[in-house]
Amino acid sequence: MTKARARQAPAADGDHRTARASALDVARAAGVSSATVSRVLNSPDRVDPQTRERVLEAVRLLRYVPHGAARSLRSRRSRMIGAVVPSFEYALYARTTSALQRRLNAQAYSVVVAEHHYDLAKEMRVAAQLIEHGVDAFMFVGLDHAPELFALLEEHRRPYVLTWGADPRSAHPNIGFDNAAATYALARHLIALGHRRFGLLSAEPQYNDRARARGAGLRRALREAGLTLDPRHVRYAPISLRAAESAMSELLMLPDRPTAVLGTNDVFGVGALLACRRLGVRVPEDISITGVDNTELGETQQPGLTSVATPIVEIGTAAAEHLIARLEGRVWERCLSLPVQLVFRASTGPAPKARRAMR
Amino acid sequence: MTKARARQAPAADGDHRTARASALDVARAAGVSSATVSRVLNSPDRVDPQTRERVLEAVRLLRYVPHGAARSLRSRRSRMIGAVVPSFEYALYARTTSALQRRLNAQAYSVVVAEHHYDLAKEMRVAAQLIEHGVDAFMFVGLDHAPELFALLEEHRRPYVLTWGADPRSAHPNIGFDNAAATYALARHLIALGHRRFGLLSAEPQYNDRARARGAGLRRALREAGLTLDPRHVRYAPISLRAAESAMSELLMLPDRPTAVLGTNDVFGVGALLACRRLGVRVPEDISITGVDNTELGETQQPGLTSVATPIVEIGTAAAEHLIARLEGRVWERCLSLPVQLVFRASTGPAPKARRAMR
DNA sequence: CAGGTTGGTGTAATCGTTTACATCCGGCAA
DNA sequence: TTGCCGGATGTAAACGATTACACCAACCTG
Repeated sequence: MTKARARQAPAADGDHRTARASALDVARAAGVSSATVSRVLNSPDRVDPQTRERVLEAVRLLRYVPHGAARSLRSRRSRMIGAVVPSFEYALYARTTSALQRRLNAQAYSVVVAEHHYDLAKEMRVAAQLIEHGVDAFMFVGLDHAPELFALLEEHRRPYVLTWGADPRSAHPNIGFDNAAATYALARHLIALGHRRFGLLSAEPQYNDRARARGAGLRRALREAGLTLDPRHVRYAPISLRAAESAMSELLMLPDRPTAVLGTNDVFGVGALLACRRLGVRVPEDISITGVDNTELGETQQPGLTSVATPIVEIGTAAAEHLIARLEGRVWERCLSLPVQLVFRASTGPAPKARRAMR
Repeated sequence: MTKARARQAPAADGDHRTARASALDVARAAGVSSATVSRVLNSPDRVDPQTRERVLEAVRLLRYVPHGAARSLRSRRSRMIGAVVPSFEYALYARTTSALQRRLNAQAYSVVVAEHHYDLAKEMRVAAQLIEHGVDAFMFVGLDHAPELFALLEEHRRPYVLTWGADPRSAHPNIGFDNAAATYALARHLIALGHRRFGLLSAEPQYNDRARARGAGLRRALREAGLTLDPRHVRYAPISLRAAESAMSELLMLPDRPTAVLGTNDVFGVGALLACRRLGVRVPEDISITGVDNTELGETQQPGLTSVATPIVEIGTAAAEHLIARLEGRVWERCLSLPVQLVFRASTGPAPKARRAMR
């Protein structure tokens, strides 16, 4: 009498216990021990080719799928990576995550996602949840995070990489680009076009270092040119077309309104275009407008939005490679700064006064 | 002499073994057994309130985080859900996934994502990978999938829900909306405006039932009106502005070009607008154009793109609730059809001839 | 030919929970 | 008093892999 393993009947629908084949079943079928099965799967060159084939045949036959939890428990690796982003609503982070995912998938890693919606406490909570779910490493967006987050990661020895910003002096590994340099370059260009009064439409800077750096780039360019940014010409708003449009409308109502307005991303830039369109302000004749990120949204407007192409996809791929390297114990770079590229379109032009002078 | 557990030093960076507190450590600190610790965490009302408090205090003190893999191994539940989408590049699926994620996170579930880029074989592979990683249930996009996929899910007893389509007659649980009805309504509207020659810009229909259904809706409306869709007026292309624009350019070159063109989503609609803009075709005077999904991309064009608002976010939320209900053994609906809404903007108007007649 | 090395495989301990079952204890009814 | 019951807790056996270690045979080497 063979001792059949007694299993309970499935209870709830989600209770996916099943007579699924285990490594032991495969081992028996192939006439080897479970250790050999494991070796075939994890370090094939350590087992005899003949045996290997027998085992692989049994794997196919039984449609064996290793049990990830058991594997993680013993090997202390889950082959899951956590991607913590502000939000998937703003398409860019989704695209970076997509690139990350694609690169990791090729190495049999899976990606677990979480959003924090610009809430540092929430970020802590989701990171803790992901650690509990066992992710091996993390990708975060932005350079600024709660000290407690880093403490948590440290305590649990989870490698991580910060993205969408590049700072060689940061204590934390990071991959991205120089946000300040991007808007600095845009501002220089506008100054050269004769603009003197600037406006800034920005995401809430408190928990958003990208927005902060982009604002700082503008301010630096102005300072170097002996100009200043009038606080009344600065508006902070949520990242949405509606909010950007209404913030821009306020700027346009001012008696000495700016002749050039930088949005800290394309949503602000396009929102600004919409406000101008609605209020009959001509772009670029009356006012120049720029964004950052070079999205299709800005590209397809009339006039097309001048912007900065950011390495959205490259960041995700590089982050994946960084984490894989670390998880495999290979060497890795502490900071990677990718290039950006200014994309000039019709939303920018000479300042109104300069325009007159140029005629 | 206490028998201290000997631990090896960390090897690779990713080897996150650590003197992390275990349930046993918590148990000792609270003067109870590990079973009680588990009970406190999983069914708190089965333990004495005093004991419970002592345990929770110990949990806090030791910063105890349960080990997900061990938990999954024993309890046969991972509290992870797989979200398999065609692509995150097209922002809509990212937003549905975001909604799914948000709803699931509230119940301590995490979401593991995967893309298949409209490749059924790839979809099988990623689903298998997710099963191996232990997800409890799945969300897929679209109603059509490989039979082998369903067999795999069946074999491993994983609940799943199909989204972005609604069909009460489908053998598989689904949550979405009636794709055919959406374009049917658009077409009826255009027919009423006097249009007789229609064009269709569609995503590759082979592995994309949404695109197929949307095309079918148009054809049905035409059939009912005694009209036909000239095959030369149908163009299939990848989902990208460039591809859509060039496909539309081809249509515009035809001698008897259509007076109304439906895009199966807003990317095609906007691509069509771009082509018209470039070739000097006036919208809507010379040609009417529509999209589907009501994205900001279409909304902000000039003219604004007539479209159909689809329940992007509601689908994600409903899918999450469906899966939670099943995993908890509660009752659930086999099909949920959510409403869509036509959004008329300036990209549609009377057909050129009708227009003349109306003067 | 003794002794060492190497490559292939099996044995069994182990990872950190959950959970079936046993135990204990106080209260209550007969 | 006895017996039973039920609530709270402890004991220990899983869950299904990985992996340290032991073992064996075959092959080298001096």
